[in-house]
Amino acid sequence: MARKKEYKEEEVLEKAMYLFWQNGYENTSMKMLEKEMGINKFSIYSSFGSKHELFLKTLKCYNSKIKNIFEKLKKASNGVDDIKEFFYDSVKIGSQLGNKKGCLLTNTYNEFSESEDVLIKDEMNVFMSNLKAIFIEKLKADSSKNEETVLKQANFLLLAKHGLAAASRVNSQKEIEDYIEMTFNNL
Amino acid sequence: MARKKEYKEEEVLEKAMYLFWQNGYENTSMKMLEKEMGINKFSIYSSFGSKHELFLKTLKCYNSKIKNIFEKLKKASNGVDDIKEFFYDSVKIGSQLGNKKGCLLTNTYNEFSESEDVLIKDEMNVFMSNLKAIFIEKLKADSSKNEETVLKQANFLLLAKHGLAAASRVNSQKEIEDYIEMTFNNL
DNA sequence: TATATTTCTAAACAATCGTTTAGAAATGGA
DNA sequence: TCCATTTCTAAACGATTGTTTAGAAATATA
Repeated sequence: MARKKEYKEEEVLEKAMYLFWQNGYENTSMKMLEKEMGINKFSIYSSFGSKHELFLKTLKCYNSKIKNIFEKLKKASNGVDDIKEFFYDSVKIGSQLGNKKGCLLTNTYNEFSESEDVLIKDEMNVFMSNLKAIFIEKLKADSSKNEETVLKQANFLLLAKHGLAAASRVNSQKEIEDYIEMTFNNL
Repeated sequence: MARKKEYKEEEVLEKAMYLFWQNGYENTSMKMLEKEMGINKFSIYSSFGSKHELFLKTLKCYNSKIKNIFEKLKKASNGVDDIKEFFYDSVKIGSQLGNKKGCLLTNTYNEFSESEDVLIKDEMNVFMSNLKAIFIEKLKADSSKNEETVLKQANFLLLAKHGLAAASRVNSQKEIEDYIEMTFNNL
């Protein structure tokens, strides 16, 4: 009936994700996307609509990539130790997936912190509040902690996780390990 | 002899600093700078050379603004407690100087982490290694800590400071206070 | 007051941004 | 083999980027 697509949308979407992960949204141009994805602008637009829609789809792609470490954390049953394991997994996943640093979602959260982009910010807030809920659940496993302590520590861990993701873009693996170990020293 | 300048370079430089602080380097355009600084492009270029040079000068301007909290930290003599005070001062200075969030230098460090810009990166590395040296000196005040512990804790604090600056752009004051308190709980 | 010098306004510069479009190339059913 | 349909290439779109420039306005000195 008609000509065939010469690429798979899932594959080129993944390549776009890596590029956004490395450079952020604004510092990734359509020209760079053409080169990295291996298709031209027409194909990008016909497959993904716009740069903005493409970016949102790479965020969802990223979410599916990290889904398993979230599932692992949810299923585990060793309280705070599981959260610590999750911190290590979060750092590791960057080097597993294309040797990228930091977390695409956290990078995006930072880049868009002063923006008015509701679609992006919603995506970020859902991610953060989900993570906080999981932290709270894991912390409650220790019945010696009262409600206030749990909430305080959950806030602490959320900010620590955010900070770690930001800092891990420029710090060595040794520094990151030291940081995680000391973060969980007194929880 | 000739016409007079209708603005003071120090004053408009400060305004440029606030704009870069809020939006970052790439997301601040010459048009925005014209509006915020209250002078037009010709004047910006004749006074500061280029957008890039202007940015470097705003970084130096920022350095001079935060100099006093560094001096305070250096002069103090209560070891780790002084570092904690420094963390609080670092967060506070944002709301004192034009109600901006985070740290201009840390924001820049993050924005340029994947960049090849040597001038900017040098500026950042000097800042970070200075801060680390001060942390080490303060930690050594506690003679019970051995060399390895001091270095480990200094790395931890440097990363925590970096993370805090990044996270403080999106977190509430309460969350930030909780974070600082817990960070220093076991040092 | 006239002149030399500097700063101002405002337009234009080339390059790049994200996006669109015209037309050639490829495909599969009739 | 022909044709309808889709994907491809490649150029162009208007808007914006950082930067430069021509000329008017202002000033201090002679």
